[in-house]
Amino acid sequence: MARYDKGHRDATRPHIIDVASAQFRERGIAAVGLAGIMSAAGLTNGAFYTHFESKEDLVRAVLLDALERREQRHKDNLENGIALETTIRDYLSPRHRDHAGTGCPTAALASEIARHPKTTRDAFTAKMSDIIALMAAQMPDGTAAERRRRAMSVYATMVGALQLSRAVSDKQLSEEILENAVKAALALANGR
Amino acid sequence: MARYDKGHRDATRPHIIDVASAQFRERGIAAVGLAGIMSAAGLTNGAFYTHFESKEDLVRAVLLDALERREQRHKDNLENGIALETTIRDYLSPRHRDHAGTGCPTAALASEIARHPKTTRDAFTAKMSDIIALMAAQMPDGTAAERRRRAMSVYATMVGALQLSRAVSDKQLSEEILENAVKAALALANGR
DNA sequence: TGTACATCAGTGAACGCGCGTTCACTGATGTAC
DNA sequence: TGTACATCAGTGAACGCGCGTTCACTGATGTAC
Repeated sequence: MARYDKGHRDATRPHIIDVASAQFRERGIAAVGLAGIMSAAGLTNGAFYTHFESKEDLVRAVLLDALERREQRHKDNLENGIALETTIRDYLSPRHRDHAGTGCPTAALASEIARHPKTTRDAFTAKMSDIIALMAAQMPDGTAAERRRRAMSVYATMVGALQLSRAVSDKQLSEEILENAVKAALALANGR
Repeated sequence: MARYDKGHRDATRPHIIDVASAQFRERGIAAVGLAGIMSAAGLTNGAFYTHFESKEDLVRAVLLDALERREQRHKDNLENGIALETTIRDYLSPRHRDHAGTGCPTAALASEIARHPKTTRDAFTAKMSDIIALMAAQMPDGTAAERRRRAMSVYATMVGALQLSRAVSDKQLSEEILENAVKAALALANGR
């Protein structure tokens, strides 16, 4: 039993969240067990409940954390003047498709989130709204309402296309889906 | 033990598929157990293996069946001259959002399918390709290649938007997502 | 300064439960003589 | 036509296993006197 400097506890919780976050996105929330998460985090079963109330509590924490990181990335892109086109191309890339564990939590988990309790969907909804607002800010010209509308559609297209590209077993079809979605997302972003 | 007229067996397999199909789309494949499916089908545990080799075998059968029904619906729409706009509006409706059990299997299960074995993803891919081809046939003007491209993007947008509308806990935001996606899908279908 | 004690993040075994899968058995039907 | 037997879709108990959760316990550290 190695032992616990000051602030050790403060580091453990985010560590568990990181491990769980990757596993959930890779294999799905329902398919991942707490014992596997804890042993991958270098801990034992029982320690879980000194950091979280329940698995559902962990799910909420993971969603908030993962979406906040996504949000931060959008903020950085906006501040550094990175083009919307780059954001879209990165999202709809083979690299993103092949690394779900570090990728967009919405694309990986949206259909599962829909089946979770309201508190969990509330957490998801709040952060997703923030991301849509940031994407709206990246949209070229138009009124605020128009930009928001376009941001939503672009987001839906990206999420849907990434999922289809992952589900399909034909590599060529998968790439075709991504490439067409890039064009479609750009067209929607530009207002036609 | 009520007993088994001729052809009884032939009716049992599709019955199990129907029950499983609804449960999978409503609650997710991983979250649904075989015992629950069998008892909802009015049978006991053990009978499952006289009809299917394994749960994964059932998953394949369910996907093939559910996607074939979707495909048939697209065919009917095409033959009866039902407008693409109607197809899109039906797909992106509150009614479809609120009835996942009888709705599009792609929207309900795509992210889970991505984590299943190749044989399962092959079955999905084949049927999804057929559906895209049928949607391409419904696209207004343009070359075959252009119509195919647009069909893919429209499909991705519809799948993504339906999932987001289901995941979000804010009714108003959910409706906003659907309405904007209708506009976006129509714009993409019309080639701008 | 040295000893006694409280703290608390962690251990690890155990809880009841439902999972996918197996298998010996049942009993109504269809077939053979 | 009546009896003996094969067929086979189904029953239901049991298998080992991993799930989420609980809990008595550990032992290094910080604090009090």
